[in-house]
Amino acid sequence: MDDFLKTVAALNDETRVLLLRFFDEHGALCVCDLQASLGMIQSRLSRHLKILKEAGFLRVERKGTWAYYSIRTPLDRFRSEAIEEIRHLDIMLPKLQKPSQRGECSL
Amino acid sequence: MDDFLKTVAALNDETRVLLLRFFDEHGALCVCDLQASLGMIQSRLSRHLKILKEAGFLRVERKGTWAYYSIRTPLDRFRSEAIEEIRHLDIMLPKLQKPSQRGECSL
DNA sequence: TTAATATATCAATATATCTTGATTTATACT
DNA sequence: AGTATAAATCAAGATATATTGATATATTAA
Repeated sequence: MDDFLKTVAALNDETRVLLLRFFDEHGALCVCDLQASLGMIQSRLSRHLKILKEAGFLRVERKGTWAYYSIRTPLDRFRSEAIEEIRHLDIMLPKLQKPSQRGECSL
Repeated sequence: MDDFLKTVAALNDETRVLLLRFFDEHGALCVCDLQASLGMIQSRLSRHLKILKEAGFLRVERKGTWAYYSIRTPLDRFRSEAIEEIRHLDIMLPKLQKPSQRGECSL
């Protein structure tokens, strides 16, 4: 029950649904690129990324000071269905920005 | 997005997960039988049943003063997967009681 | 119409969650 | 060591959600 509720709780937030959709669309991204793309402050993103990670949706790979988050694979059935459902939602996706690739990543 | 968040929000509560599991197991039940079976007060049940209904999981059929709730059919894919997931959770289900069938349904 | 019963809604309180800005931690570079 | 950058955590305030007891609504029966 706890695992299920944690999974569902992670989905129960507009910001996190947008994040999942954004990862589904663009693959691995660092926090700094998410800030630039989504126009959200770092502490907010960090919080939501942690919740998604601990709910089993995301994984992290560290490269230097950067933390690259991406959708975990393989996902179990229910989480996959959730991602699939989110993929078909009518969401306005902001344009992807990758300042990290140009050394322009300042908070 | 709104419909998805409403669906997910409905799943994000231990009481409502238990209710879905109980309906999945026993079919249509009136509020009064739920009170007796689950040991919850009426206003609490009424609130959660409303949330589950408005999230598309339940339907209601009135018979006199009784309101019989049951899992809606057909369910769309994501909601079906949610029910399926809940079906496999390790939940201690209280014993079913049907005082309504014996005229013993007093609050 | 009146009373009785089942359910729905309301008001108040308690608990949880989200957002922001400040601080801390971790890594890389000189 | 000292500095700089990316990310994580913390503290405070704001918003949302759950619980309870009281009240309102709706249907049935006398």
